[in-house]
Amino acid sequence: MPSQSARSSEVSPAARALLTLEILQNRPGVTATEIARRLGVTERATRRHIAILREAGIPVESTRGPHGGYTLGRGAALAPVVFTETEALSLVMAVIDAHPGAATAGEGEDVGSALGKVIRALPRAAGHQAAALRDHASATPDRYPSRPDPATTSALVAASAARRQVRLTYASEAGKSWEDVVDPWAVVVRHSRWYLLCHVHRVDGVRTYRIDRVRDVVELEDLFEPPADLDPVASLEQHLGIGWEHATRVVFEAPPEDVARWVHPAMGVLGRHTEGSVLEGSTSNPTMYAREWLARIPVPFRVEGGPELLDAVRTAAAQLSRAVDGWPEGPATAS
Amino acid sequence: MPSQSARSSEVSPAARALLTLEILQNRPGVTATEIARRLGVTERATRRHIAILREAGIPVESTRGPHGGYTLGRGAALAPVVFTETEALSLVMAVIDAHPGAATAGEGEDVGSALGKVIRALPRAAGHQAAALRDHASATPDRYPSRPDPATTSALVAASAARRQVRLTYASEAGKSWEDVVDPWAVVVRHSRWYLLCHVHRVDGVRTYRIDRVRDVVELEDLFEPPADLDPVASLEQHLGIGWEHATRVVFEAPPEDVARWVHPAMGVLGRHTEGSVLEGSTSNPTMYAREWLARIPVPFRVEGGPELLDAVRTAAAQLSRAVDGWPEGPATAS
DNA sequence: GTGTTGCGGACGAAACCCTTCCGGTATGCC
DNA sequence: GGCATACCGGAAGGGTTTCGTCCGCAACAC
Repeated sequence: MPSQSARSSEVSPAARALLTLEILQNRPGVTATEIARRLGVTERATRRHIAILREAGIPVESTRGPHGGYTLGRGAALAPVVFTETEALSLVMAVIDAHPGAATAGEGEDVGSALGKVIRALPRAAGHQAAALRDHASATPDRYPSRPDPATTSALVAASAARRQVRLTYASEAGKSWEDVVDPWAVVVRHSRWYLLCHVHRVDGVRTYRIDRVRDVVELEDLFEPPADLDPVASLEQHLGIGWEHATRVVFEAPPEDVARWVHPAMGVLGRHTEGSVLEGSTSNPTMYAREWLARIPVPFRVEGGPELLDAVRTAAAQLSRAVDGWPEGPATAS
Repeated sequence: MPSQSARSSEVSPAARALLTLEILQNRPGVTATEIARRLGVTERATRRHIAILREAGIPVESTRGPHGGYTLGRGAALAPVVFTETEALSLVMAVIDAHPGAATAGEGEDVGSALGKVIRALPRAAGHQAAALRDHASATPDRYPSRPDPATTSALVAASAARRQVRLTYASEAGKSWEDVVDPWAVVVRHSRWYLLCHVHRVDGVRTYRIDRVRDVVELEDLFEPPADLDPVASLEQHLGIGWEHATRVVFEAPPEDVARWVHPAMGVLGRHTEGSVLEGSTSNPTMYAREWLARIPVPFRVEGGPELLDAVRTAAAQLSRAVDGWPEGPATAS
């Protein structure tokens, strides 16, 4: 009973061969180990699944050695492109989630018309459900002003995958714009914002550029080599909180493990400390830093700096104190 | 392909589901008995194979009665569906936005497999771009624990569109659950949360239920009439903050126009007051209400109740005071 | 109503599938 | 040439899946 198979554990063994096929369709060149990991079985078992597929007449090609893997041969159009009902509904829901305007604005915009096309291609029953979902699920007005241009995003992703340097034009919040030659390490999406994690040649340092502020992208001939142990997500989190005007330093009376879940990644880097943990970062908006991020944290802490953050916390504390001092009864009668 | 009547030739059982699929593709409308004969198994076993196919996400449709049989889901006519390149990219981006897991977790889940199917149906060039986008856009771990069940959502949308009352089982945050008969006025999605705006018969009032907490939906015979001038979005905002355990009341020293932008809609209803404005609502989690919502607001205010919220604000104020004044000092009761 | 066809529960026994070992081959990089 | 990657296949053992059989039920068409 090795509870190793924490993944999609609840599928009947016989369905695994089907799922293997689907993975093969989605990611040509995948290795047996990878398939096994996704399905939560052994690599050996996966090879048996491949054998089963071949036995059933499906042309699975394999190449050995490094960069090898499995591929489907010729037009193995087995599982037709058809959505399950839940797939269709999930898709529509996800799109509405991310792009509330898509439902109502409908045609005229890319996402809306794409959604329409998908729904139209759906089988009768599912199509009706999906259409009802789109038409009857009201959405609050769109609050993301930052949806990047698909073409720009795509260009950056392509360059990143090809490890080609790019020259990009960037427009800052303040309105001024400039050009930079960068190594596009990765595109990362985080809380509905799209970032380019890159090495900027001009300053010889890592920066996170918001893709919606990128005005133009030119792919260059020169290649680059990304750091070997790059973890895009972690790296983004790490660089989001640095490079701003006001440094910050906060000491918590609890180990990092307990504090981490309360700390917004853009607050800075959380490390161990004799008293518990220490958070060092920077911000351009101490008030927001104090009220929106620090105040949330139910772990006792001490603000060590900088001066601007101390002021902001002091102000917030005073305001909250006054908010309850005005109440005629004292704490004694509480609860 | 080997579509010869393969008798009960020795194929491994797991491959039988594949062969069933193949037969289904070649002969739409085939009966279970016929499939069973071709594969040399029982008709019962064939029905089990069909179940396996469905489990693996392949939409097998069935019609009962004479001339009945099994068919692969229609809608395979995705051929005429041609996405513009920007449409395709926008769609992929929107899905990743809403559902970061879709890219990596992929196959096991509905959104992921649906996305894969869309990409597969794309023309070569666009398909590559879209796949690159999916595979190379890292996403931060998913922070929404609240993605509702598509089937539940769909059922509610359907009932809402048909103006049929529903009986639903709701599980509160605390863990207890109950049943309610409601008029489902509308499904509204707001900041990636899905809500059901409805009239609850038991309390004869309007409530907003989080759909991810709805455990079960039964559509009833009875019809209902929604209010003529229903504005689902506005109505949701208005009702988000009412109906919870702990009442809250806060007075601000500024007119509602200035306060509104800082007030999270779920905090309650903001009204005019002699001193400025008053916010009345309720919450099930005073600590969160105080730290996450109240503390953000840079307008001076006074908390008038209830006791639980007062306690929570007091605790937060004390913690912030200690954070800048040092540990040893007691709660800043009177300065 | 009657017949056809799909749907699904129960149950016991046989068969199959998965895991864990093993060694082998092929390929590409240093 | 050594080393790492990756596919390939055999064998053994234990668990559990799958199969067949039998049953009643639900749609649908004539």
